[in-house]
Formats: sequence, structure tokens, C-alpha cells
Amino acid sequence: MEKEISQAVIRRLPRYYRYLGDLLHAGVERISSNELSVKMHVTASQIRQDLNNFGGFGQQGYGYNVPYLYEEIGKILGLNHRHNVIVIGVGNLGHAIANYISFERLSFTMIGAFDVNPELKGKKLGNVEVQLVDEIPEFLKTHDVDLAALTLPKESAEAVTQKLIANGVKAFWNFAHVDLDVPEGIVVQNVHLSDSLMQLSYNINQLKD
Amino acid sequence: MEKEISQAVIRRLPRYYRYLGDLLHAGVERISSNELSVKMHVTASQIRQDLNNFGGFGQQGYGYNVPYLYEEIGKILGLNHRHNVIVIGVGNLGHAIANYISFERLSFTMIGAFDVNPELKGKKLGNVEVQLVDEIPEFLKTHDVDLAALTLPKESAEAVTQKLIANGVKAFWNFAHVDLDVPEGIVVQNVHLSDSLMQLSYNINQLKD
DNA sequence: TGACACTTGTCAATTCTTTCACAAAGTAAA
DNA sequence: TTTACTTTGTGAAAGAATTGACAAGTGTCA
Repeated sequence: MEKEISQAVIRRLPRYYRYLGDLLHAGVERISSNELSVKMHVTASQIRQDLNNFGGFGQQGYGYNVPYLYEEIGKILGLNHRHNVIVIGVGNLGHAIANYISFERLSFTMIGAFDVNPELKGKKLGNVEVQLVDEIPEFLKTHDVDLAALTLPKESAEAVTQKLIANGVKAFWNFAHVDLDVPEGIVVQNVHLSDSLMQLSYNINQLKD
Repeated sequence: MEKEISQAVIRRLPRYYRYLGDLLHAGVERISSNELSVKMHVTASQIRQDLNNFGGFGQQGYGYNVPYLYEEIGKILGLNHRHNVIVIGVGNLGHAIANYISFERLSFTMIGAFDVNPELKGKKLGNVEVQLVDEIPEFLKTHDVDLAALTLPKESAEAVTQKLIANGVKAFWNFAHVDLDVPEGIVVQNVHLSDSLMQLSYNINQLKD
């Protein structure tokens, strides 16, 4: 059995991916953990340790091959598969996220958008038409959905999530600031904007000391 | 000199604050670390240890007084001061954030919004008029700005940030997915949506094993 | 070809974080 | 008031994460 890799490591991978993408774009062929550590303001040791969780991507005396490493981290992150996304809650944030998913050329495609408000039904969000939340079960029968972005008020988030789980959705990108209560085998990634803002507020306060 | 409190602790405070707010709202007067730990799915020990970084808020045999603790954590987080916010970049995300700041009844007020696009000038965002990025220095001469929310493309983020710093802005809520290079004494809170999405993607991938 | 500089992968040391365990101090009820 | 509970604050133990150090390869250039 493989050893479990800590979320602390996983949280850093997208950042490596981003820097490697920039290097790739700049035509850089190879990089050492030391050069990269200087750019990223982390220790070289951490980079090597992190990457080694997934196998030896580097070579002594040479460093890491940029295109290869970029590709490999992409695979680790699952960016080689397409992911179908539905957006639940078509307010300001729903629009922003829908737009975001479409513009970033990542492996995500928005295939549906839902809201409780009947007035929004039929309106366009990107290139899908908004449907009612009640229509979700029917939709899920005919579409493969890999994840749901929850951009709805916290009051309705829990109930909608349970309905989605019951209909087979296994992953959630949660912008509602509640902690969803989900069973084993369901993945939730929280983006709690208010928490982030409060942390910032704390750090602003510390500046004065 | 006071001992430095780790960001790991600070990251958890907003969550405590949220749960205490719910309890307060429900009219609960007192709670023990043990009861709270059950609700929040963390250890009671961690709650006590975290709170003790800031002083003894509880009482043996009684637990914690909910209104008092809520108030105190609010103070620690700096939510007792008002914060003036400007939003830089009036795209979809800028709209969402502007809206978010206004609706959540936190201690934040949007007092300005800026974009590079001349066509947006004069348009309303909430109850402020969009101005051009070039007008920022003039604006900062007459307004106290506590933090800037950066909802602009990564290409322009670094340059705008330097200009803001030069004009006295000390804190940034950064949605552009670049790592801003800032001097000592400047605070940055990143919200890297793509990083979050990639972490989710990794965890979706793991479900299959 | 050989010598030297470079760089990884990894074990060990260190530092940071979380959990355990319990004395001390309070509550509550008879 | 006394006794049985409850619960905090905290020092110490255990566990995780990060950093240091170096043997074992590889590239490079004379």
C-alpha cells in the first residue's frame, strides 16, 4: 500500500506547476531545485522532498527537465483528464466562477448552471442555459458531472449538497461559508472568503505593533 | 516582547468566530471546549490551546461564555475597527467581491473601485463610481485605504501593486494568481482560485484508488 | 580521459503543531 | 457547607513538517 501524501504537499504542487509553466513558456529546458528555490522563496530541500513523494523526476548533476516535470505534476494533479463542472447559484460569484472556469485553460468545462430563482431560468451563463435547482436530478441522469461549484447562500448549501450527493456527485468546490457535512468518499474543497478576509484583517492589525 | 502567534492558529480563528456567531444567534449562553469540539470536528485540546494564545477566556467548571468569547475573537481579528477597501479590476470577480464586501456585515466598506478600461469609467459598482487606475494616486491623497482587493489580470497585478505600495497601501487581498513581491511591513492574503481547483482535482483523482 | 563542480535523493536533526493528561479551580445540588 | 462533577489552562509527550547534510551519481571542460 502506498503511503498517504499530506495535503500540505498537495497544496504546494499547484504553485510549482505555475512556476514551471512560466519557465516552460520562457523556453527554459532545465532547472535545479536550488534555482527554483530562489525564485519561489522556499528551500531547495522542500522542493526535492515534495517532488520525491511522487518519484525521482530529477537527475544528479543536471537538475529537473522543465517540460517533463511540468507534464508530470499536471498528471499528479489530474489535469490530464477533463472535468465537467456544474455551477449552483447564479449570483455575482456564480458568474465570476463560471467565467473563471471557462477562461483559464485548465481541464475544466462548465456543462450546467442552476439557481432557485425562476426568473433566471433560460438566461445564459457562458454558453449554458440556467436551469432550476429542481431539475438537477434529471440533469444528472444524462450528464457526467465531476464536480459542483457551490456559489449559493449558506442557508441552502447543505440541502442542495445532500441532493447532489444522493444523485452521484462526489466533489464540491464550496464557496458558501458553511462546513458541509459529507460522508466518506466525498471530497470538499472550501474557499471561505470571509475567513480569508478575517485572517487578513488580523494581519493588518498586527502591522501597528 | 509577546510571542509570535502562528498563522495556523489565526487561520482557525475565523472558524471559531463563525460557530460562536451561530451559537450566539441561537441564544446559547455558555459552551465547553468539549461541546464545541464535537460540533466543529476538532479536538477540545486544540480549541483550548488556540484560545489560550490570547489569554484565559474560559472558566473552570463552567466553560466559555459565548457572547464574551465571540466579542473577544472579533477584537483579536480586528473586526472592531472599520476597514476601507478599494477594488482594483472591475471584471466579474471584481463585481462579486464588491458585492460580497457590502453584503456580509463585516467591518469592511468599499470606498473606491478602479479599472484600466476607460469605457468603465463612471459606471456604478455598488455605490461607488468606477475610476481609472491612473487616478489612484490622487484618490489615495484624500482617502484612507486599509486594503486593496486585487481582482485584475495577473499581467498587471505586480505593477499596480507597486504603485499602491508607493502611495501608502499596506494590505492586499490578492485574487490574481501571481505571488506578489512586497517589502517588509506589507501584508498579502492570497486567494488563488486555480490552486484551490487543482488541489480539488488531485483529491478527485484519489477517489478512484 | 580525468578531475572537478554540480545536483539529486534520502536519512537524520530540528522545529513546529497537535494531542494527552492532570492539578487547580470552579459549578451544582443535597 | 460539603461532596461529586465539570472544565479550564498548561506542561509534557507524541506526531508532522521542514530543513540540514552528505553519499552517490552526472555533466563539463581541459
